[in-house]
Amino acid sequence: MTISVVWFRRDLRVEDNPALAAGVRSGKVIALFIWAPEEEGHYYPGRVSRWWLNQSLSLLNSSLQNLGTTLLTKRSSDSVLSLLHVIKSTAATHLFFNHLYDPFSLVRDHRAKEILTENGIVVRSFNADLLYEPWEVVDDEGQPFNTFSSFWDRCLSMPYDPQPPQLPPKRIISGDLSRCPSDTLVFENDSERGSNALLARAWSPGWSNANKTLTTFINGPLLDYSTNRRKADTATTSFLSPHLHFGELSVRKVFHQLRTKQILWANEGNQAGEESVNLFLKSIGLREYSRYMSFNHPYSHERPLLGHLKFFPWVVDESYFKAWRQGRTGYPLVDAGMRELWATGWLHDRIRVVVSSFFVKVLQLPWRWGMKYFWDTLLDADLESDALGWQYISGTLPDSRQFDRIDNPQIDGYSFDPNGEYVRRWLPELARLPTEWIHQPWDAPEYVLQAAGIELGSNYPLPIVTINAAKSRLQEALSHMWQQEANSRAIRENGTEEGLGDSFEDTLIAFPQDMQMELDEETVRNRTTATVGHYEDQMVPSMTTSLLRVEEDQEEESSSDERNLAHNNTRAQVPTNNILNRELLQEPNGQELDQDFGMQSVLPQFNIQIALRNAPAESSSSSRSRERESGVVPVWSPANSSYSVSEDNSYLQRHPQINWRQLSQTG
DNA sequence: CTTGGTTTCTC
DNA sequence: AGAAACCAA
Repeated sequence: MTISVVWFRRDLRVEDNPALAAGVRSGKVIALFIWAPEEEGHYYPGRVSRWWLNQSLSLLNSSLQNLGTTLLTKRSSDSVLSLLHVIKSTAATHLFFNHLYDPFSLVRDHRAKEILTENGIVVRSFNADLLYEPWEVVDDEGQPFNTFSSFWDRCLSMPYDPQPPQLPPKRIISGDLSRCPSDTLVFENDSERGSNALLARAWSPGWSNANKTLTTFINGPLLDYSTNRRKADTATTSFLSPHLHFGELSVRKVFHQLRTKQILWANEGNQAGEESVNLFLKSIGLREYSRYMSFNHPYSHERPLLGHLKFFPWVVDESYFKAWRQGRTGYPLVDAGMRELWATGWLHDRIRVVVSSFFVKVLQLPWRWGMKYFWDTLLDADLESDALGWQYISGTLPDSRQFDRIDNPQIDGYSFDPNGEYVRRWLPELARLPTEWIHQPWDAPEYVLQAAGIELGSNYPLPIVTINAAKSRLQEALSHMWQQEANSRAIRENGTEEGLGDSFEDTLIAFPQDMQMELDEETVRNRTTATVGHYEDQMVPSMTTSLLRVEEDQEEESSSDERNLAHNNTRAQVPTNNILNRELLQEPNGQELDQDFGMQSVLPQFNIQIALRNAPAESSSSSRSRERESGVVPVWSPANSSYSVSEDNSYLQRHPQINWRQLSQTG
């Protein structure tokens, strides 16, 4: 009887899991999860994300146990080596897994496939994460789309529907685990435990809870999604994103259930409901598109898709950054959002746009810093989605927001939070300010402020940058950017100095010190228990006390958690990622893994070749479904021609000229 | 039907 | 910010 390893990653479910189904079909199954976060480079998962993963894994394990096997867990610094080890010690001959599309996984999974195949293992991989694989959705010339709406239009009009979701297996025959013990995985340290305990009050990870959440949403808030989705102060979103991130829920199942509901509403002539489904599907589509982008442009988490931004003179000011993180910018909507993020690991989509737009356009901080902070703090932190979002905000996609556009948090405040309830919930110091002034306290008459107990600059800050100042600074920055761009082009056209000194890597701005994960052991050891796992400056005021009071309080951070909870405050600390043990960055043979993996030039340079495209021409429509089943996987080849300026240009040439022209005119 | 002034939406 | 959709005469 064939023994196969089913490698679980971000597909933590038993239902509609093609890799698991394949394993069950072929015989005995070893269900495996490998924890190798160092492989993610700078993107070591944040505290709340690790908490979720931990919960989700134990629920997956109990599901697997009900079906007849158990989840084998391994701690590793090299997934591929661990796979080999597990395969050998369990006498497995097959490996099945589901595709991931983030840059780290693309490289790792390709390597896994190569090495294991060399070792005589049968490796097959599947689509479990998307409605359509990225290489299935192309334009009439076979090229990938460069705008979301063209991409999504095509998805919705594909000649074949997304695969219908599969039922979970009835029974799993377990492989022999006796010669391959599990490692105990540690996802939290002592200082994180207290804060993590709070998360369980608000969130229930796991695939069966994901299904419940979906049902609740479809039968409830979905109907009014089209009208309510823009309100920041009420919970009208699906709350599915963390479930989807970890693959606890199949998007195809979501898709089919939504479609079913939509048909039902259409038959009833319920137009609002129909429209709501379209809009919600669109947000599912954005998730699809983020994978699509990442697959087609694997550097999009660190490089602007439109290259001009590499000349943007970012304001490298850590005090701005700190004010933003702490929710002390002086703009109530921004600050409320940042406090909510800090406290709960969650943020309404609209507010994500507000705070990130403020970050890039008003503060003009490097967008990768903001993205990294989201990564560290969001419960649904997702590299592809976050990269797409930040590039959209930064104006570096063909269809993103204009560069020179500045959103005004005051105006957004009155449209997303017209009654100021959201602001009052997260900024208790402004709780007594009348709605008229709630989004512009700096304009309020002195007596109003006094009556509300507000002293601007003392218990609530004045705006750290005025919108007008930001506008003119942005104009200057943009003309500087165009100037530099022109200079650079001139140099390049003059020939000889080609490529000299202007490779993108040189212009990457390092993350601030307190975001770095590569702390040397000395630093880690010298940190007291109280500070390990904290951004030290991130002691955001408690919801129940004034700013001043909390600043005195910050030492007893964790002990005050329960008290805060009693006041309906799910505040928690934001994780850092400094727990990395330096040794884990070493390969077993002593060769040091590059610490800058993913950050600097070291990220493997590859060209994408789509296997499907290279496949023999016999792949006619009759074989199509089999191809999709068998999981045609992109072939990655290390290339000497990196993702370079020239490739950047070809990207520009291909996409519709709209934005590029506008941008050029700006300068 | 136009017309001009709103509101809404942008991934 | 600017286009598109909407709406009140």
